[in-house]
This record gives sequence, structure tokens and C-alpha cells, in this order.
Amino acid sequence: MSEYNHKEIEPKWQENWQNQNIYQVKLDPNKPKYYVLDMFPYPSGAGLHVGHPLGYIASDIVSRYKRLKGFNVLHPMGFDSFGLPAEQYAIETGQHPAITTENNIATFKKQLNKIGFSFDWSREVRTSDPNYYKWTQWIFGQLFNAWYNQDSDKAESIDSLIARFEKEGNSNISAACDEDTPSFSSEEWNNFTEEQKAEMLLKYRLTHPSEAVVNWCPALGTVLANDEVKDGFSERGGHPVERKKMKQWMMRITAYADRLISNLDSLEWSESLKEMQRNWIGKSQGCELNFKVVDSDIELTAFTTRADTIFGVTYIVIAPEHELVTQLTTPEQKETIEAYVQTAVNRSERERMSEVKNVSGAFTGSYAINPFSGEKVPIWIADYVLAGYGTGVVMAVPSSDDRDFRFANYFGLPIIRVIEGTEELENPCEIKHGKMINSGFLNGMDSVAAIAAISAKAEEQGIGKVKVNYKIRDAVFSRQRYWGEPVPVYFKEGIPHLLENEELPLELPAVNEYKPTETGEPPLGRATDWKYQGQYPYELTTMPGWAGSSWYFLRYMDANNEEEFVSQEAVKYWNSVDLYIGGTEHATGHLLYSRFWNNFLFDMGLIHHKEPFQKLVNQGMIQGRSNFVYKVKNENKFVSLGLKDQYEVSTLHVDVNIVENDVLDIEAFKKWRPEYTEAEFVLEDDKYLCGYVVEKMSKSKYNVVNPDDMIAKYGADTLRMYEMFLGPLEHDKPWNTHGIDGVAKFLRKLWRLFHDNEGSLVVTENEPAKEALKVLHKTIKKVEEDIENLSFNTSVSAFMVCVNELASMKCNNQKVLKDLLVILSPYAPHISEELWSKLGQSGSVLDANFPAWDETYLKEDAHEYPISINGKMRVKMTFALDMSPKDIEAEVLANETVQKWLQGKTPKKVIVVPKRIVNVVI
RNA sequence: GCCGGGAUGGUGGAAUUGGUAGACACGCAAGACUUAAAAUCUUGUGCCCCUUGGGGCGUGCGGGUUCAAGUCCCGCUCCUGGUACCA
Repeated sequence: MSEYNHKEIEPKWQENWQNQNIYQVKLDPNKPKYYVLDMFPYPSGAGLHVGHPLGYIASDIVSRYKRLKGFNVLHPMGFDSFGLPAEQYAIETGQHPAITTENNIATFKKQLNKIGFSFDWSREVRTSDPNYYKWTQWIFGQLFNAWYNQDSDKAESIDSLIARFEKEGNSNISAACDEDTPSFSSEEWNNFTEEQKAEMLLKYRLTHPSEAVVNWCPALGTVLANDEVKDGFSERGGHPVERKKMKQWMMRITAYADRLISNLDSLEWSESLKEMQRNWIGKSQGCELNFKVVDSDIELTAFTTRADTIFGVTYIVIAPEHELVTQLTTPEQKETIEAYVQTAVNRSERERMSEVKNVSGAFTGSYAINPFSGEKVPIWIADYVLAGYGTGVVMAVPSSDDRDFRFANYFGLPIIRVIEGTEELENPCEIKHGKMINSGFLNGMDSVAAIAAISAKAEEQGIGKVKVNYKIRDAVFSRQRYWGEPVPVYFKEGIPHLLENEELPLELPAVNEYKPTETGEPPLGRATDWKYQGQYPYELTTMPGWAGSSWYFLRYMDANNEEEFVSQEAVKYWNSVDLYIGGTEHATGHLLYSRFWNNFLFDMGLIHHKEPFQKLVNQGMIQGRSNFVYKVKNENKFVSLGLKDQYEVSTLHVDVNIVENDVLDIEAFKKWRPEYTEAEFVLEDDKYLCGYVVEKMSKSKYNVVNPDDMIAKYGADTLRMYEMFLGPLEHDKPWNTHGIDGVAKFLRKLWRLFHDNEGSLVVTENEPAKEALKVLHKTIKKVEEDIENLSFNTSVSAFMVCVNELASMKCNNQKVLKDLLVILSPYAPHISEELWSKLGQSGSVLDANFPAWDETYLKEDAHEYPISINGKMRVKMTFALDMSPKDIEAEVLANETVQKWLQGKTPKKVIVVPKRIVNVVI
């Protein structure tokens, strides 16, 4: 007897598909295109675990489905192959990271292919491949040679800026540029030396070196971007991060802040993800107000979103790092201030964050004048004011800001209430908006109107201006590491020069070690004879991990083009990604940087879609489900879960691969941990039961489940369907195999339905029964709708119901099977292809047409109505669809059960909703 | 603190968007086949009362709207993701 045997079928078809290059896709203007993309993985040494393929399976189902629907589908895969782990390994072992990476990629590909994905490997990209990073460097060059024109609201070539400088100087130019850019006339510009011109242009270029306070991670020996730092620790490795001023390459992403927010509206992304990006960019509308310092020429500018509360200002606070601190400090306060600045600077970012609720500060001795009330208010310094946001100066209003309130209370500073209703409150900050009081000419005005009034008056009197602030900072683009793209720049007289296009790629040089040099230079400083034209030093930092991943979706369109980063023909045809599936952890990193680069390339006319990812779905994380055994302390004895409370035990993680449904395989355990070969096991119900907990999948918790093992045991089709069956794609869920038998059973049942005991295909060829067609078309409709809605788990259920019903009517009809295989093939391609070929169908099931469901088979001639009495379902009755509501009502009232409930009374109302329900109200 | 998402049987999850709550699957129980096991099949399975027929209660908690609420509105509780002296 021959049963369904995945071990035979799956490798056979995988090989077959590969030999026929069946997944290779070509640009075809006669077909509509569909682009399905997965976030490409970092090829770690650990290989894939069962969590990785979740999103890939979903995207593969959509790809195969769209192909059956007649689309020309682009579904590529590649590797984000620059990164820290390979480099750390290189530091430890001396092995070149390229070798590690190559090996890991081979493992990944082997694992991926076993799952039966329809990737077009001829388009594979690897960010660490010089043929790829050549173009990453080229895009860097495009950014270097561009500036952002705020009047046209787009990036333009740097040449257009130079032309304008020559003609009119810079005073009429509205551009994204450094804060400290001086203004100059055309004459002055034309008289600048070449170096001066070059220096000046750096203030405008979209990527440029700049002295900035950065996140420095001593343990990793590199700077990190804001999104790579979590709570004062590096995201990778969890090492402490310090603030440090260093010269770095920067990307002027702030120029795009507004567009990155407004474009979000047109995207089909989850609201939470859009919100994350909005918060990260952190746009806030407000105004800057100037405060004259008493007995001084100094004017302090404070940014506020609550200009209406100006009459409530009782002091000014500036950041301890603020450049005017020394000048503002009076001789009497000098000692106090210097001591405070010292402690503030010495405190790490982490300490500062953990002491958020601790109030601290010092008085400078100086006073400032409130421009509206004319009041004299003291100037303080405090580390709750951040030098990097706004102007580093805050006008403190203790009556409407919690932090100011806390500070004022602590130091005994006055509090003026300016909102009606706060007079009696102990904490006036509880009411933030309302009618203005104690506020001069604002009295009686609503706070929202008052903001506008103050802003207008400030602008009119030249004591302030309307201003928009962003939280987002320009992105640090330098990494003091080896395993990344070299920045294609050399220095001549200290001025950075870009390499010519013909000179790209600038390949990574060989180095004897992957550590920083003794003088503290990045690893590239170890390269010998690595100079441009033998004399000019190259930039020694490399690009960050997000550089290569910020445009890879474009390269897939034309992956092997040696002339351009992507051809116009390809980019016009494939356009943007229709469906992007990946994890939410990239919300404020990759997904923001990619949008930035894509917007830039759009501005430069190099691509023709504003946004890279039209629809985005975040698949949930598959967590590990760790198992525990309980060892009795000081004894070589283990007790089962239910008995552990009777002993004093220590809890040990046990490899989940030797536990099935929480029952430990004791022999396997003894083999796994030879030191316990002699151990005694106390069982319950003849079994050793393990405890469990859901936590992150990781090697150290012995809860990693490898897809290869699952495939060996159940087959790829079962794994694919089971991962979908587990629940909605977006949900986080622990991996457990409790239900996988159900899916395996389904495939066996399908197989058996169309085979005899000897394993030969047995099908009938006559017209299928109407009942069978009804089941089939119901399933076609459901599966189509489910895939369109990315609701894969309910499709799997639909297939199960379908096969169960066909089995119960013993339908082994060929025509039914044929359509069933087509709709099943996105989920379970191997078994579908096998049966398809057994049926004698020509070609691959991949190239079949997705059958259209036929309404005539789904039409009911009668509907079974639930009959409710006062909203509670009591009985069911069937009525023809063309029956009038009046007739239905009459029959319902005549029904025996309804009569019983009516007890002779006439009902108040009878509601008949066609094809829904009949409700009798008594 | 602020902004998202959520809470449905023993478990994972369904529910035509206001209309039969618990599809499908796991688990469990009973039975069939078998020397036995595996596999397969059949039946039952939200909770409670009840001899049956049947009845009552049920979607985190408390109110409300409605003929009808898991679904809508108001007020809580808990879980989860993001973010945080951003003025």
C-alpha cells in the first residue's frame, strides 16, 4: 500500500522546478506586473529557525496566487550580508568575513529551497557583493552631489546651487543646510578660494562630513544611529553607549522630514506602524520667542508649542551644554554652575535617563525679560533641557508643564496660573487648555486662539517667529568598522572628493586584523598602500548596515545590470513594491531610510514612484516555547511537572527537540546530557511531563526549532500549511507542534481520496455531482477572498472542510480534483504538482489559471432561518428565497415552538430580515 | 506618562462587520478495526441544572443603545508593542 510520501515527492519537484528555471521571471509589457517582496535576511551563522519562513510562506502564497491569476510576478530573495556578527567572528578567529558570509548564505539557500519557495534566484542580490555595493556607492555619490531646495521642495543637483551662488549669493536660497551657514553675496562667492567653496558646499550637500554629538559604543568601537540604540544600550550586543562629539558622515534626512510624514497617508500600512514613524519624526508646530537678558546684549531664543502661556513664564532654563552658560553665569554663581555642568556632563546618557524623575539644576545669577509681560525672570540651567532639541532654551511655565511644575516646586520658584479652572488645583497642569487668565491682552481668549495671537504679535514686533521643530536628527552614516561598504571618497587638502563613476566599486582592502588600529583609527586604517592615486587618503569609515538595504528592492528589478543601478525600462515596468512583508522591528530604521532614499531618487528623476512600499504587512514573531525539567537539589533525580512542588528543585531548560507535547523522551535526554545517564526519573502517569514558558527563540534556551527537522518529519507542504494555520499572519505566537498532525492528516486524506489501496490514482471522469461542485466553488471563493485579504489561516480551514465534505460524498471526480489542485498549489505546491502530473495535465500547476467561482453553484433556493423570540434563538425553519416576508411571518407564527412561547398572546412586532433572521418580539 | 493593538471553551483560533457565538484544528472521552501497537474510521466535547423532553448562564469587568451586541457608545481592569525630561 502506498501512502502519500512527501520524502519522495518534494525533492523530486524541487529539482524539477529548478532544472526548468520555472521561477525565472522576465519583463513582459503585455502582462500586468505584481511585485511581492520579503525583507531580506541577514545570513547569521545559526541558520533559519521556524520563525523566519512565516512571512516568506505568506509572500510565496501570494506570489503563486497572483501568477495563477495571470500576473507577471516578481518575487526575489537576497541577503543583507554586511553586518556585525561576521565581523566579530573575524576579530576572534581572523577569518575574512566574506568567507563566513558565503558559507552562511549557502546554508540559508539550502534551507529556503527545501520549503519550496518560488524565488527567482537569478535576481539574487547580496549587499556585500562589490557588483552590488558599487551602486550603493554610486547612490552615495548622487546624494553627495545634491542639495535640497525648500522652494521647489525637492532635491536638486549641486550644480544648480553653484550656478545660483555665482549669480545671487545664498541669501535668497531656501535650502536644507547646516545651522551655522553664513550668508554671502555673489561677489563674495566668486572670490572664495576653491577650498572655501568646497567647504561651503559641504554645508548643503545631502551627505557630508560633520562634527556632531553621536552615540559612541566603546565595546563595538563604532558610532550608532539613534534607531540602533535602545535605552542607552546598543541594539546589537547590548553594550553601553556614550555621547561623544566626533566628525562623521551625515545624511540630511531631516530635509525629507515633512514629506516622510505626509506621504504616509497614501500608504497601505498598519496605523500603528505609520504612527511609529510619525512619532519618530516628531513634527511639532510652535514658535520661537526671544528673551532679552538683563544688563547684556545676549538674547535667548526659546522654542515653545504653547506660546499662549507666555504670561505664566516664571523662569528660563537652558541646557547645561548650552554655549552661553559661561557668559550668563555671574561671578557669585560661578562655582555652583561649574560644579553642576561638570556632573551633568559626566553623567552618561543612561544615568540621565534612569534619573528622569530626579530634579536638579542651578541658578546662573542672570535674568531675562519676558517680551510680553516685561517681567524679569531668573535664568537657570538644568539637565532636563536637551541641547539637541529646539534651541536648547525653554521658557518655563510651571502652571502648564509637568516638568516645569516639578522644578519650580523643588526650587521654590513662583507659579502663575494662566488657564481658567486651575486656580484651586494643587497641580495646575491637570488642565492644559481653556480660557486664558492672568495673561494681559489674552485674558478671556481660548488657549488655541491665544497661540495664534501671540505668534502673530511676536512676528509683527520682531520678537519671535513661527517655527516647526522635528525630533528626527540627521542620520550618522559612518561606522568605524571593517565589514561594510567603503565610502567612495578620498581627501585632498582635507577636502573630501568623490570617486568617479568609472572608479567604482571602491573595494574593501585586505587587512591583517579586523580591529581598530593602535592609534584608534577604524580597521581600514590597517590597509597598506590603500590611497587614491597612491597619495590621497581614503575615508576610513564604512557605511552603516542600512545603506545597502535602502535600495535593494530596486536592484531586484534589474539585478545583473552592469551599466546602471537599474534600467529605466525595468523601473518603469516594475514600479514600486505591491506587497512587502517583514517584521515590525524595522519601523524606524530600514523602513524610514528606504523611504528617504527612494524619495531622493525620485526627485532626481532616476525612478518614478514616490514611495517604495505601497502595501506593507508586519508578520508576527514566532516565539520559542521552552521546556523545563526539574532536578531535585543535591540528588541525581528528576521529577515530573506535577510533582515538583513536593521537592526542592532547580529548573533546567531542556532541548525542545527531545520533548513531544511536553512529554520528555528520557532516553534522548540521557544521550543529550550524558552526565545524567544514571539519573532517576520520577514519573506521573508513566510519563515525564515538562514545564514550559513562552520566550524568545534562542540557542541558549534550547528552544530553537529548525525547519529542516520539521520538513524531514512532516514535509514542506505540511510545514507551510501549518505555519499559516497557526493564526493570523500579524500575530505573535509561540511555536508549538500541537496541531501539526491535523494538517498532515489533511494532506493524507486528500491523497487517499484519489488513490486506491495500491497507490494508483483513481478518479472518475464523468460530470461531477452538483453537491460536489457546490463544495468546490464555495472553497474557490473562500480561498480567493482569503488570499486577497491575507487571511491565510482561514483558507487552510476551508481546504479541510472541502476535503472532508468530498470524502463524505466519496467524490473522486477528476474535474473537481483539477480545480482543487490549482487553488491548493499556492499553499502546498509539491503535492499539487504531483497530483497534477498524475492526472496527465500538461505543464506545471504553477501556470494553470486560477478557476473562477461560479455563482450558480452557490445560489441557494431556500434559506434556513434562525427564528428568535425576543432576540434569543429558539428554532430553525427553512423558507424559499422568493417567499414574501408576510408569508414567512405567517408561517413562523403558526410554528409549534413559537406558539408555545407566545402563550396565546399576539406578538408586538415580527422582524424578518431576508437571508438573515426572523425575530419575534413579544 | 503618552500613542498603538488586544482580551472569545482545556488550547490555537472562526464569526458574512449588528443577525444561529465557538467554524476548522489540537486535546480529551467512548466505541469500531487489530493478537497488539501504529494508522484509520465513528460518536461526543463551552459551563451549569436535569430521568428524558428540556431549561438556565455564557465572548475580561460595570453600565447603555437596539427587536437583536463578541461586534456600536460610556466608564474601568489586565496583557502587549512602540516611545519618552522633545518644551
